[in-house]
Amino acid sequence: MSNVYDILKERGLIAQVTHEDEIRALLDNEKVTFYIGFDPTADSLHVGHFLQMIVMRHMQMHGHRPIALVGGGTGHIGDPSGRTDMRKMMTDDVINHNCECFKKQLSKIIDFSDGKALLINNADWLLNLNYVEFLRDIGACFSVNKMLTAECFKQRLEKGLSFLEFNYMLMQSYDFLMLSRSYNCKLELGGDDQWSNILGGIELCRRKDRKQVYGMTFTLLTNSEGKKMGKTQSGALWLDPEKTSPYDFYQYWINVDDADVIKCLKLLTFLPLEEINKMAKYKDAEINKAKKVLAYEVTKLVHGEAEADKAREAAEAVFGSGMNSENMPTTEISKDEFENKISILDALVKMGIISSKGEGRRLIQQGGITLNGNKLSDVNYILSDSDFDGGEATIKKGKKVFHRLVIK
RNA sequence: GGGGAGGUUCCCGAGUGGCCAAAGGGGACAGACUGUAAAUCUGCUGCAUCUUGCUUCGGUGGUUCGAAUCCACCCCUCCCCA
Repeated sequence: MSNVYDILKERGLIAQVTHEDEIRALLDNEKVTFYIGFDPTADSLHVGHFLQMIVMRHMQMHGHRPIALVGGGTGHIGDPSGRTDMRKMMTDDVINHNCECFKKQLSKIIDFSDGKALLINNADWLLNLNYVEFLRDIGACFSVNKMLTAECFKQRLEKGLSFLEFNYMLMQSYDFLMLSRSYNCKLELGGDDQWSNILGGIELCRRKDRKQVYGMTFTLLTNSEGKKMGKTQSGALWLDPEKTSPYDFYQYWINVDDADVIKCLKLLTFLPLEEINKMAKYKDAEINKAKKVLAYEVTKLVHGEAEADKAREAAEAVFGSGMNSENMPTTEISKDEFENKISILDALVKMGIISSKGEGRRLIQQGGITLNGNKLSDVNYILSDSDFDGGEATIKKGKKVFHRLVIK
């Protein structure tokens, strides 16, 4: 079997490494325990994290042992990297809840059975630290001068950086030291924005324990314009089906820019490179084929095969020929509501595809709402029996957002 | 601790008593064109019972017929000095 390092590199996942040759050799010669940290900033992981999870799986498939470190402790501080403002402080309850949610999602991609991977919370050691001891023991190893030159602090120095956040690097470095001591963890991975934090940990392990450990960062998921991917109108693209439905998730990937399809296939799927390279030759409208593959594969990884099939069927039914699909996002309205003369605006709000009635009015006025294939022009339209063929109606917002309305 | 500059809508940023739901730009959304792409052009962008009403310019009070705009106190940010 070939070296994981080469595979990761070939697929364009690797951004920076601390010691290229050593890491490559290490991964070749032994089962390496490595870790990636996830800070509990929300109650679901999103695509940015997904990329990290893909890497963990690649590594695991080659016999290495991942540690997923959830930041029950660091979450209390907040990582200033890549931020222009301070993160909101979170309460213990929220942090713990978020950690729980992460566990479930992580275990979909990574196999935690039989100790093949570990899930650890850094609250275990961070929350009971003694301030003075920590300063003497760990703080002494860091040079403020050096820290200030780190890229991740630079933009914050213009805007203001609190001492609290300044300490984040020490916390994360301490994590690595702890994992190195307790689990013989030799490698820390992370997004490219984590580079200086990772270097901090490596330096700390060397100074405290004279142990050589390594670091490696991965490409951030950005589009061809250099902007972060995974943003939708309703915020991030979440992995939790309650927060982003599998259908919307699928659609997101169908709608990526042409220029980004191949990159995403390499980064986010496990398809063999030969297959991806074939798709790279596609031209013009043919590129849509590659997008379908991308959307299906990624949805399958995150939501499972059954959901991916459903999402694909729904999309093809809707954008292919007919309008009907059982798997289209659906909202039910009760008979009572219907008989009370529900207006199109109320229905749109109920379906959650508009955020206010004002927006709905605008859309209708601009011809952005279609009911069963006919453009609506009447803002005050009341839904009637004739709109429901077999108890259901299809509503389209813009060109791409389809929704089914069913009377129950 | 002292001095200075600030906090405006999703973001940047104009507005310094009524003509302000608040210029301009970005982003987002929609229309045309397309391939469920990009680029381009157009529209639109606080909420609602939508020719009218209500809420919004860091917070709380006050002055005024009327406040984003004036006053007081408070909170926060940046810069300079200690």
